[in-house]
Amino acid sequence: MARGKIQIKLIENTTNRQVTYSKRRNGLFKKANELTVLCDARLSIIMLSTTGKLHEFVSPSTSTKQIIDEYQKTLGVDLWQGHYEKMQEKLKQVKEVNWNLRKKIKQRMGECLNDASIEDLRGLEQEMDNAVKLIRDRKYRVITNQIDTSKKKLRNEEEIHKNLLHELDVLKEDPYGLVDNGGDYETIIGYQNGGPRVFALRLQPSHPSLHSGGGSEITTFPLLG
Amino acid sequence: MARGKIQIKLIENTTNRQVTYSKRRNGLFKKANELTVLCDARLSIIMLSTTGKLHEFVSPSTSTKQIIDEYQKTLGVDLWQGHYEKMQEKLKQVKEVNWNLRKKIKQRMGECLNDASIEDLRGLEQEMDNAVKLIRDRKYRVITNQIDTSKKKLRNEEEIHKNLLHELDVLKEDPYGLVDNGGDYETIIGYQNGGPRVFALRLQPSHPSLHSGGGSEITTFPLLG
DNA sequence: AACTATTTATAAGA
DNA sequence: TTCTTATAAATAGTT
Repeated sequence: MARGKIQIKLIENTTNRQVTYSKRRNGLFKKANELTVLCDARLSIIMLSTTGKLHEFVSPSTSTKQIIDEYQKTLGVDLWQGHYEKMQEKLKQVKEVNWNLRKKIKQRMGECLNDASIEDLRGLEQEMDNAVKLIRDRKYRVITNQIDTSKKKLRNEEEIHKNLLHELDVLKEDPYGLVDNGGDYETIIGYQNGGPRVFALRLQPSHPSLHSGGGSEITTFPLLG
Repeated sequence: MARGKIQIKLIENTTNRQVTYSKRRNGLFKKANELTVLCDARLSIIMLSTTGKLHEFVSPSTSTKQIIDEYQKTLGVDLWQGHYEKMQEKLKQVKEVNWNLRKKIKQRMGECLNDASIEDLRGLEQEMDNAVKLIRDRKYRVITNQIDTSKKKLRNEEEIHKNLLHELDVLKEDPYGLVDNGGDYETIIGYQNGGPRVFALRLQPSHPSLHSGGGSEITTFPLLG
């Protein structure tokens, strides 16, 4: 538009065309920038040349993605639909399966039975009966196990208790420990899970019968020799 | 750029700004179009004004989507990645819900009970019992309805049969139709919804009873008590 | 890339 | 919004 008017049609000369492309691209981007500043507008320009080059302008303070997002929102279109249709389809399917599963559960809770045929109802009843049996079985087994465990614990406690009573008797009859406990100690030690208590019981400093004790382990204690 | 130079900065006056926006937008689009033609380039311009309006230019022979697709391909970016990830997250969630629902159903069929506590089992049993009751109720109601319908049908057929027998008696006593049938015909036609079946029955006089074939519905009668 | 004659865009006013 | 028009800006062809 200087040194002669030109027709707006493809510039045949390649070099000329590329030069013009470059010049006008700069002009366009300059105008775009001015528009951005003057009018507080946001704009995105994407240019693709025939040579495969890409040039882009975006108003500062925004991004191409933001503008495209807003573009879609404003026009109510989804340019990516194609890319995501498959996924959306799958999501839809899974949701539907989900819905059916919920319905099944409801039916198994006695709801949503209006569209069930008599055959459906018969089958459902049968299944439910079987299932209740299985659940009762399971419950029974769980309870049985709990009782078993409980029983064992109880027996254990009883034994400990009995042994303690016995121990007490021995102490009452023989307050100075003159009588051999006949190995009962070991049982008690076993239940006590460790020796601290043994020390407590045995290491009475002025105990007269320290050496008469039947416990071989105890007599070999270097400390006590 | 005429009648005085302007500073490239926000135009404070709103009206003025909008006028300028409009004028320069046209100018920009005109330039864009010229560039498209002169240099065989493809370009997309998206403009968003502060007033929320959107204006767009695309070179003829292409579309905004195409340009954006090429933009992404050229730059090796995926502007939709975020969307994609969100969707995948959602799919995952729905699948998980799905899985939980399946587990619930299995438990209600007596399977997958290994990790159910005694409380779970008690609750489940209770729910199942209630549900079975509801299903039985429903079944009972459906059967009752069917029997009701069946009864009505049966009564209807019996009446038709009775009337036909009566008619046969009349014909036997008066083979030439000298006696008036007393309007019974109309009743028969009324029940039959038209004549064809009447003819069919008449043409097979040797069958003792057509109604004995419909046994299945009738055998359910005793259930009613 | 720089120059510049000329065309084009546009700011301000109507 | 549109038209007008003086003037600024862009740019085609040249160097």
